[in-house]
Amino acid sequence: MDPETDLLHHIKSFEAQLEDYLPENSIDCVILGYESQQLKVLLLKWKNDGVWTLPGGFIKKTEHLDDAAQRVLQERTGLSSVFVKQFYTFGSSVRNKNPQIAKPLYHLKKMEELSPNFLKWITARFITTGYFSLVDIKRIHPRPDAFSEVCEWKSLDALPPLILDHKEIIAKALDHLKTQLNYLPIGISLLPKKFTMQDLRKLYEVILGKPLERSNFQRKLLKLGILIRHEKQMTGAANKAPYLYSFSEKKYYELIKNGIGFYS
Amino acid sequence: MDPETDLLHHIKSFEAQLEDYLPENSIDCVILGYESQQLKVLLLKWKNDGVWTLPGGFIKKTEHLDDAAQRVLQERTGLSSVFVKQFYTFGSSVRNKNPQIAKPLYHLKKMEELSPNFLKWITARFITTGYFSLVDIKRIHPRPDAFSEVCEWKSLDALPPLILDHKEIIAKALDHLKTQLNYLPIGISLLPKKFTMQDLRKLYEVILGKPLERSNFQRKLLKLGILIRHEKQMTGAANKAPYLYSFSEKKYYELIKNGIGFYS
DNA sequence: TTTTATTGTGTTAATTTGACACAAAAATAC
DNA sequence: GTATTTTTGTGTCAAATTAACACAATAAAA
Repeated sequence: MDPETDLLHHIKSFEAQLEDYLPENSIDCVILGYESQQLKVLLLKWKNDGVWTLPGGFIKKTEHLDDAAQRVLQERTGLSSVFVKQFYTFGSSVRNKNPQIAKPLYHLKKMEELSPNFLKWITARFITTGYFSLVDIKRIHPRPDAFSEVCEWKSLDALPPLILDHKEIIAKALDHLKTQLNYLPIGISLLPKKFTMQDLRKLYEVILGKPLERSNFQRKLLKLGILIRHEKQMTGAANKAPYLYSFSEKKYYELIKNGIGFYS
Repeated sequence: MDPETDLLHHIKSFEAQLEDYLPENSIDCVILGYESQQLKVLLLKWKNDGVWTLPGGFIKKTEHLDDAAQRVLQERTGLSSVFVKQFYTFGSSVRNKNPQIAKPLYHLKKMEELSPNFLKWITARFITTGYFSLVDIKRIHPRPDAFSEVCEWKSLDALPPLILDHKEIIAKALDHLKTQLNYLPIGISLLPKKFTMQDLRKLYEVILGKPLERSNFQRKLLKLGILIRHEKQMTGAANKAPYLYSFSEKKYYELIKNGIGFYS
């Protein structure tokens, strides 16, 4: 089946189920990962359009908003059992009027005669609720769904053009990340199971956007009592090998419940 | 006009405009005030039912969610130009199935034959976005709207039975208040223009739910450089009279932008 | 005039933070 | 092998902050 026919087939199939969904409400997921000392966000590229979007979707009439977020995440990227949290609801009445939608709209217009209900449904004014996820890039294998041709990590420093207000949604998610730093499972979600103290420090430096004093950082974190020290990591580099650490999950989650009282 | 006819008239009038509103989306406002060393929330009591609710309302199709919140606040309580901020969106698919709605539903049923569209519209599954407001009770004169017979401050320690999940919404708002303490204009919004250091300390004690050392609190706050000292307040009590203070608005808002770095 | 309660400021020890020092260790260069 | 390079883990110590208590000043009542 050629790609366009395939996409159309999926759209028709969704159109047939429109009745099962809440109109004018959607979910968008900002999935953050960390790699090569950079924060990255998982984006999808629409088939035929080349326009990037956050993984998003719609809410079934019988479904909790939070469950919709989990499902959308699963359906559109293959991710499941990751940290997900609602962070903001975007309610501008002109979200769908953003000039950046022009291109995909033009494309969708080709389907007007074939899927008029779908077109009408999807171009309405939507209220979208942003969900926020932190994942270990290495532990995860995202894959695009039927509507998308690519599902890819993009550095936050160099985002491609995004549909609608998705750039704003990402900005708000990052804001949330910074202000909620002490209450979010940053380390345990974004890093691999075992990591060095430098890994952890660099992560905080990237999020906070400022350098942290190495020796003081190390002491402070060890004192929190949430780290388990493992064997040394022989990197092959010409220097003293650092210890590997992992988090004591129980203690970690207990700590962030009341706020890690960390850097601000 | 007798009250029931009057209410019905308002319902019919709203029914005629249903087309102008987004279906299945609403706003609820948690308006917090502080009086007699207690946090209070502004509630409405529905006509004929005696059931209490948060001031809430619906979103016009051409209206920003935030503007809807401001409008709802204004229409239903008379409040305007107060601090308002979105805090959470409640998306359970069974919000409208809560047993506590039984009573008002029973009452609304009496209107089924008169306003069937309205009944159907209002008993659907709604996604509601919570907005959060802090006001000085003394500076404000709330009044009930056409749908309500009472608009009253209720102590958080002794809430009356509330419709739907409004109790949960209030709980989440209080959560927000505590975790966002350092970024919210607590003092300047909740206290009168002039206040004593004890007033301010008691306010923080109530929010944090723990006592704060008097002399250290005083020093810490003076050091922030956001307080202006005024004349003494002669209370008539048999003790040394405290100074009155007010906030330097500009400095206050500058400070909370980056977090007041205060008690946690 | 004495008493009572509360305020504004003082004091001091304990704790935390920030900045820098330095030996230990892993691999490389010789 | 030995010296060199680089990064780690821990040490130190001054500065700043926090926590707990002390105490004189003061407004009104007894």
